Amino acid sequence: MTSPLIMRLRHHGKLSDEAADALLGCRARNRLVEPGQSLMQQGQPVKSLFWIESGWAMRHRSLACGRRQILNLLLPGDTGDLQGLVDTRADHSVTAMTQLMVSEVDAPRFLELIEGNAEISSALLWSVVQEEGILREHIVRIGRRSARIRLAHLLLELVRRQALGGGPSDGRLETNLTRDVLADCLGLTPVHISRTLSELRRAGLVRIEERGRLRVIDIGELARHADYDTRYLHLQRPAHILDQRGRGAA
Amino acid sequence: MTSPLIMRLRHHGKLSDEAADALLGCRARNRLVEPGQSLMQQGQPVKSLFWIESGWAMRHRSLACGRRQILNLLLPGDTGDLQGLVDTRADHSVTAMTQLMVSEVDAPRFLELIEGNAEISSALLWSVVQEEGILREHIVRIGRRSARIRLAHLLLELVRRQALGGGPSDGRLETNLTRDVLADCLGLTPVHISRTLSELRRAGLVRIEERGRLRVIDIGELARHADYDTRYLHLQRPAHILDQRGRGAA
DNA sequence: CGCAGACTTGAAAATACTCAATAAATGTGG
DNA sequence: CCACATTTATTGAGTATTTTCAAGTCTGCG
Repeated sequence: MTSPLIMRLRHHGKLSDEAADALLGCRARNRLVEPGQSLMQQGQPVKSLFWIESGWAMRHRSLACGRRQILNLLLPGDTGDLQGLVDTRADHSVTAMTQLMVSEVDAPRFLELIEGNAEISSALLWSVVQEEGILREHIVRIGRRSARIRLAHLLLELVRRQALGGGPSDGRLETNLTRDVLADCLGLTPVHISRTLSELRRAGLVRIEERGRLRVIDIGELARHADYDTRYLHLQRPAHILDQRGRGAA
Repeated sequence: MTSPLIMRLRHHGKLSDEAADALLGCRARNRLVEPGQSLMQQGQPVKSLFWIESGWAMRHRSLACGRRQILNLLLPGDTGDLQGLVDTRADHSVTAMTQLMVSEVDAPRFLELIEGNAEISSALLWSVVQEEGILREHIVRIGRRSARIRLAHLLLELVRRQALGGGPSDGRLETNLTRDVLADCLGLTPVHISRTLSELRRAGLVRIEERGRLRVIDIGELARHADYDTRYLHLQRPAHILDQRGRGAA
């Protein structure tokens, strides 16, 4: 079974087996993390880099006034924080939302790999570039969209990302997203999320299944409703660009 | 005189003269761009990569409903869009706010460098990682801060980034930021920006100088007012991490 | 001088927030 | 398996922030 990190990196382009092995070779150990536990904490030095093998986590930032903003949800294949490797203290926290299996990485070895192996550093570069795309999408969502479309948009993104990491692609979300989490993602209050979600439910776009799991009933329908660009996150490097560089498709 | 791109990359760590030369060697030509002109357009194929030598630009996204969200302002040393190199169509536009001097890059050659030279791809990786930090900050700003603090925060960031690129560091902003631009950055309306800016002016935190240029009167004072972490964007790779890897400081 | 673009200000309306009370779901120990 | 405690979700009413619309002002520039 392939690690979701390798799946992710290969989604952007070619990655040789040797490079993949070298990356996986940095794994110091696998660790099980319980929901609510933090993998890194804002203001603390970053001790280790990790990536997620299974489960969901969140990257979030707490403000002096007590409020919290979730910057991004982390799904299998997402890496903890590269910035932590070059900065002294974390500017945000990462906390497990479900039980998590993470691979912890030997940082010096990892840095050496990055600086010495162009195949690996460029693969990571493209991966970070995609992550940037996710953040940009989030900015647009929060900055210029109504509560209703924000929520629809986020759900669509999560459904898609879950599928990219090998999860179900039928509209189910495998995690119980509380109103508080959704609110802190979208810059709204839990109360307003509750109301907005009810609207989407009454409109027949979304359903709540056992154990509070959300399900998008018809992805295409919701996408139309939410002005959602279905090309988003379809970031395979297209063949004509690979050709330009004289290499075959991945 | 060093190119601001090289300055930027060296801010994160060591970059040999050979690597810098190789990067600069990709320059196909320098181009002067007039304010309002676009360097890339949402939905169009991305023809070329560029980076900014001088002037300000904005990265923005237009929505079906006619609204616009500015994702980030681009200052000297910022690169156009790496994602454009791997994706078929731009998911956002880049437009000049002032007169701009940009270096256009020979894309295939640049890609070859990235994939073949670990020093360059890792330098770009760290640079993109920092850019991600800017986007995260922006998400927090838009998601969880009041109009007043949003605005103060953005101004502080711009003052700082301007200084990092070699511009003045005394609180002056060398560009005329219209209310519309600020509004589309911060997810507010121009009208509300106008009111909020008046508040900051009445509080003696900000001033408007000749030709509509903004000036932060006392950076420390505004930072305190705005819950602004002054460690933000101080992303030199700290010595102890460099040591860990057995290399000297940059 | 007069025009065009950007800015300011006021009043009414919309969106989202707060507070508070109730209901539902989840987990725990007996 | 049930009763209880705890957490999470829903709903209502009043409030705050921001938006919208519209009219008026300022400024640079030909």
